[in-house]
Amino acid sequence: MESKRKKVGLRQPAEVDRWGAAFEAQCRSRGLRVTAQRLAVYRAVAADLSHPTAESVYARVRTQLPMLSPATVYRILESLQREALVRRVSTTGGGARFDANLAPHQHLVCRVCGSMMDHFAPSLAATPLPTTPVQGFVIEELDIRLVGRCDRCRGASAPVPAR
Amino acid sequence: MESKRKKVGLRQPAEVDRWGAAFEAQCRSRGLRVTAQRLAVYRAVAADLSHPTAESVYARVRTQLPMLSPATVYRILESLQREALVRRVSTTGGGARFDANLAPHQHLVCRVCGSMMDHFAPSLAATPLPTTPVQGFVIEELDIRLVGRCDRCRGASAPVPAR
DNA sequence: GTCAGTGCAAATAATTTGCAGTCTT
DNA sequence: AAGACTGCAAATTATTTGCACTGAC
Repeated sequence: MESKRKKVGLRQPAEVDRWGAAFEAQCRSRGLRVTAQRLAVYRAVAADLSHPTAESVYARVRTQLPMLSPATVYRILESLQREALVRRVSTTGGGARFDANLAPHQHLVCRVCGSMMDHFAPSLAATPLPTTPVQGFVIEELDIRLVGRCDRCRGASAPVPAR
Repeated sequence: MESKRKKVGLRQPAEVDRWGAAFEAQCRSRGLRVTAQRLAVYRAVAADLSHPTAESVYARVRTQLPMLSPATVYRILESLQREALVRRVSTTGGGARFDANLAPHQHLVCRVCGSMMDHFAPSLAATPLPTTPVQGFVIEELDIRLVGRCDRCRGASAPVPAR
């Protein structure tokens, strides 16, 4: 029974629909045009809990829009990022990864296989942002990665790839 | 008087010397060969407080070792990283960046110009790592970025580049 | 002497850009 | 109709790899 496999790492379709609708509304209210490509790219990011790279977003959207070009995906991702409709998550090397979840949260990152998953640590989420405007720096947001090893990479000897 | 300019973002030479010596000792004790290239690359990372990219390490080392090839820099950085003698720091896109400071600390990241600087927040540094082995995940280290705007980018309208 | 480490050039990835045509508003 | 958005192809940027040679131990 492999039927459930594909479901791992996917957000509930109903929720993706809701997010997609909100996305459309946001675009219109900001004067951004809602094209099939934009919506599909946004939904692809929103649907994928694994924090996809531009590459994998492209692969996924392509199944619905075969004409789509990589350049368009990059352009859309950049514009969505600029509008704060998706967020670019931090990584150590490897391609950029994206996240449609705008709520403050952290990421569990496996240093062996590079997989990322969302994590909500009350203690960390509640961390006081506006500590002290240190060194002339205005802190606006906290980006926290919890680096370690996932279930399957527990015994891996080589912590090489990082990500 | 521009003489002090170059000093900005550089670690004290004396300290770099100390770090370099420790590095050499570490290499030998682990059976890694100490070549001029390796030492120079390590020292370049250690000297640069701005968390240089492979590219800028290359540029810097090249002034001393003109024969050096980019491939070698990448190979050395990868091996140092594998040996945990330098750390690859997380970024959102753009090239990989490195840090020779292995002590737990955070990074202040300017979302406009991309500059990074070290930061030590007692409260964050003391964050309890081994919270709960969530979701089969073993957390080994905390990677925290404090994203905002640096002194000079305070008034910048376009938070585009990220990094 | 041995083999990790290096230079060089070519191969891959990852991302961006110019330009002409298309589709949302 | 206006111009934001897209496709395509070419250009950049970032990083890796194959191979023969050299230098650290």
